Amino acid sequence: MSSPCLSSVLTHANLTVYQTGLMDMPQPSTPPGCSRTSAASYRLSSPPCWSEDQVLEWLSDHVESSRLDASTLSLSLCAVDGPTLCQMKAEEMVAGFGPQLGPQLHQSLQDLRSRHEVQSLSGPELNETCQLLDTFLDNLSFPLLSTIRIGAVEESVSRRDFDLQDDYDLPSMTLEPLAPEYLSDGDDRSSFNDSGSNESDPELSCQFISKLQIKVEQEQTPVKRPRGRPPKVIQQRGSIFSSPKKTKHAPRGTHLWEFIRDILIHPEKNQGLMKWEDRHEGVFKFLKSEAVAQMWGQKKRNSSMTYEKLSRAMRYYYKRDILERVDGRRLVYKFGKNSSGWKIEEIGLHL
DNA sequence: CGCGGGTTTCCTGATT
DNA sequence: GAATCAGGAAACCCGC
Repeated sequence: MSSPCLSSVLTHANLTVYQTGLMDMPQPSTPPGCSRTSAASYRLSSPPCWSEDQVLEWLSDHVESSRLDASTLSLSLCAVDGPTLCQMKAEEMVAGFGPQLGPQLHQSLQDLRSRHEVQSLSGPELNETCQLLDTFLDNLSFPLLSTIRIGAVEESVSRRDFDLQDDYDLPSMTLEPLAPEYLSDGDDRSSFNDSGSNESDPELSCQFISKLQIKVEQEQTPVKRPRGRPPKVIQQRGSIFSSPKKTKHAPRGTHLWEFIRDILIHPEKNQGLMKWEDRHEGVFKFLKSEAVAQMWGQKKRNSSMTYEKLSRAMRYYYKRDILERVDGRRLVYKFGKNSSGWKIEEIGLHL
């Protein structure tokens, strides 16, 4: 991938943040001990591991989310690597990036650093789910959310699926914010908006990819049918079987129960989605079942995921003792003896 | 290429 | 009546 230059920072705000289906691009090598880079790769690495390019990506995201005029940024400040950036004090950032962006950047840096410290305790999967949560939570506060009509979202999701069959066009790869209907099965919505950063999911965003690269990947991808049993009703606008890009393969090591677990063990992020009923027994409850299903669908790049389907997959876990039945209680499940990584003593955190 | 694991999708019927 | 649960069946993708 080409390196993001300052012009990327300047123009990035005009591009759509959420783009799907581009996750397996070849990546440059990374410093020893750091995560593999990818689109918006800085999220996968701890800030002290960032290269100059990754610092630029990070800056780019914040410039965009702040809607600032990036032309006011100092070139020299943008051309630093992660270790240098981490040595900067809050005052230096304010001086360098201004009173608005400076504190925001400093806070973001601290958040990312502490997050990676937690992730080193909890494993790489959590990293992925955290970022999905971030994306999800950011979508909830998306400025256009209030303008979306429920019916329009469904139509736009459907349209996106079919757009993917055609030539990739960045604007057509926009991931629309979730419909308010998915948030209405619980109570408070305000608790969702606690995410200070406007980060997008690295799985779902690819901010510096050229159309050329996209075309190359498209040509290399064989024709695939959608996962699972085909829907009874054939899609109206052309057969999905003719789509070369309708792939829904699960990323390796990503299982539903792990996804659920990772939401649960991040209480500061999952507020309102799920909650522990009995933390020590591993009993938990879906508060916003459709929202969680939508998140799972986002992760699997399956816009038609519902709680009904997700719950079927959950029920299969009973046989494997990954989950245990909780009789008589709706939306309540319990981790079984073949699940792991959710116990307080396992993750080493007091949640 | 076949197989098994892990879903995804659809469905019917029961329960809340 | 709607939402959810339960679980069978079929289909699919992926890794081995």
